[in-house]
Amino acid sequence: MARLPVYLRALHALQDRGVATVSSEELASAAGVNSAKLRKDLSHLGSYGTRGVGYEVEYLVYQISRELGLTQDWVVAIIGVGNLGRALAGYGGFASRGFRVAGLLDADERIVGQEIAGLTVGHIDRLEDVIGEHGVSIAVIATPAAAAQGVCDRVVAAGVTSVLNFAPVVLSVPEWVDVRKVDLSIELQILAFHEQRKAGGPDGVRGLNGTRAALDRAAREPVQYVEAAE
Amino acid sequence: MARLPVYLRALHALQDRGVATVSSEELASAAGVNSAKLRKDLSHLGSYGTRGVGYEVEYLVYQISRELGLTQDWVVAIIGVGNLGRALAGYGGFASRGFRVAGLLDADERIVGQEIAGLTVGHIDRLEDVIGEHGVSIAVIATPAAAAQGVCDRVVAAGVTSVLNFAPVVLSVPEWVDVRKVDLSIELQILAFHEQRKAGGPDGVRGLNGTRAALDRAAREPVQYVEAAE
DNA sequence: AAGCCTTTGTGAATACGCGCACAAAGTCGC
DNA sequence: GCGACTTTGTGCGCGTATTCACAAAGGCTT
Repeated sequence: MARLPVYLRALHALQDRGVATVSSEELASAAGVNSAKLRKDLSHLGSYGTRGVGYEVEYLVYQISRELGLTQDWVVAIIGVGNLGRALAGYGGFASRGFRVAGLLDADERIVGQEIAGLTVGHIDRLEDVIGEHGVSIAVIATPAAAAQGVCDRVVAAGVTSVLNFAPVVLSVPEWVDVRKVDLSIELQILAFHEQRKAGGPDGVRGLNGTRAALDRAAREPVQYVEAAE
Repeated sequence: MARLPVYLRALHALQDRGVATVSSEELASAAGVNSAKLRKDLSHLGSYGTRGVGYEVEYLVYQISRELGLTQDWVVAIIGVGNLGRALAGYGGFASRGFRVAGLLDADERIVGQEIAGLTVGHIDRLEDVIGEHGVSIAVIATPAAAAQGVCDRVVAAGVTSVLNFAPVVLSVPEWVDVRKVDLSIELQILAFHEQRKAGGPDGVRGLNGTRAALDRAAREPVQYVEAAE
C-alpha cells in the first residue's frame, strides 16, 4: 500500500513527541486519511491494535517498517548529478530510512570528481562496476530526459530491479522491473488545472486571483514549448 | 485528469519529430497507458479525433494546454532555497510550460541575497509583499518540515490557493486550497516495498539482489529514525 | 465483579476506474 | 461512387478501493 509510508511518518512524529499510544482517529487525522481506511490498511498487516485503547506507537512503527522492508538497508545509486541529483544526494530522508547512497554518477567531466554529501562523483562509465561492487538494487535517475532511457537500460542490464525516475520521459523496462516516476512539472500542471477550475474553467470567467497576467493568451496559438532539461 | 500532462509531454515530443497526426494506439504507447483509456480521457474534453485517421497533434496540444490552463501564465513563488529549492528554481520544465517563478524566499540570512537562476533570494519576511506584488497564485514549499505549516498558513492568508509541498509533512489548509505533495523518500519506500516482495516478502527468503547488506536487521529493534530535514 | 464506555476490526453497500469489445464514422483505393 | 479498411468513441462488465455502520472486544470505574 502506498499509504504506509505516510502513516510511518506520522508515527515517527508522534514518537518524537513521546506519545506511546494512538487511536485510529488521531493517526488518520495526522496522516490526512479516513479512519476506517487506516484501520483497514493496518488490519491487512495483522491486528496490532487494542480495542478501547488504540495502537501502540512503537510496535506499529516496527510492523510497518518491516512490511515496507525498511528493517533492512537498501543500496541506492544516483545517476545524474545536476541540481536535482545534488538535492537528492543531500536529502536527509534517505539515509534515515535505511537507504544508503552508494554512488553518484554523471557524464559531465566537470562534475565527475566533485565531492557531494561525502561522496565523490564517479564517471558514468563506471556504472556497471558501482552497481556490482555495492550491490545496488535501486537506481535513481536524475539525468536530462534524453539520457534517461539509455541509463535505464544499462542499470537494468546490470541487475537493478527498481528505478526511481525524475527525468520527464516514460521509461520502458522489462516487466520484472518497477519504475516510479516523479515529475515536478506535472504536479504544477495539475495544480494549474484545479486553479483554473476555481476561476471558472477554461470557458468561464477569468480575472480572479492568479489570472492577472496574460488573460488573452488563450486566444493565441500556444507558444513553442521547449522540452524540459534537467 | 492527472494523465493529461503526460499526454501533453508525449505530444510535444511528437511535434518535435515533425509528426502531424497520431493514432490513439501510438500516443497511448508513448504515454505508457492503455489506448482505450487515452481515448476516453480525450473524449472527456471533446471529440477532437478523426475516425480512421487519428488525432491532429497540434490541435490536440492546444486543446490539452487549454484544458490544463497552460495557455495562461501562472505566477509561482518558491519558499525555501536549500538544495531542493535551488533545483526547482533552475528547473527548465517550469518556465517552458507557462509557470513563472516570481520569487525565491528563505529564512536563512546566508542564503538571502544570493542570486539563483536570475533571481535574488528574498527574506521570508517579505512573503506577503512578494505574493501581493506579483500576483502569486501557486506557492512551492521546499522548506524543512518544521517550517512548512507556518509558511503554508502565511501563503494561504496572503491569498494563494494552490500549494505544491515538498516538505515531509501533511499540511492542513482550508477546503478551498489545493495541496499536492511530492515526497522523495516515500517514493523510495514504495520501491523498497515492491523490491522486498520480489525477494519473497517480509517473511520469505532473503539474500537475492539488493539484500546482501544487513540481512539480520529485521530481528533487531529498529534504530531511532531521524526526522528528515530538507 | 459487573456494567459502561471507548475503540478496533470487518461485513456490506457504494463508487470508481479500467479495459474489452464493438458499432459508428470517416478515409482511401479502385 | 462504392466498398473495404482503419480508427475513434463508448456501452458494459468486472475487479478494486472507499466509506459507512455496527458488533465484538478490551479497559476502566465504581
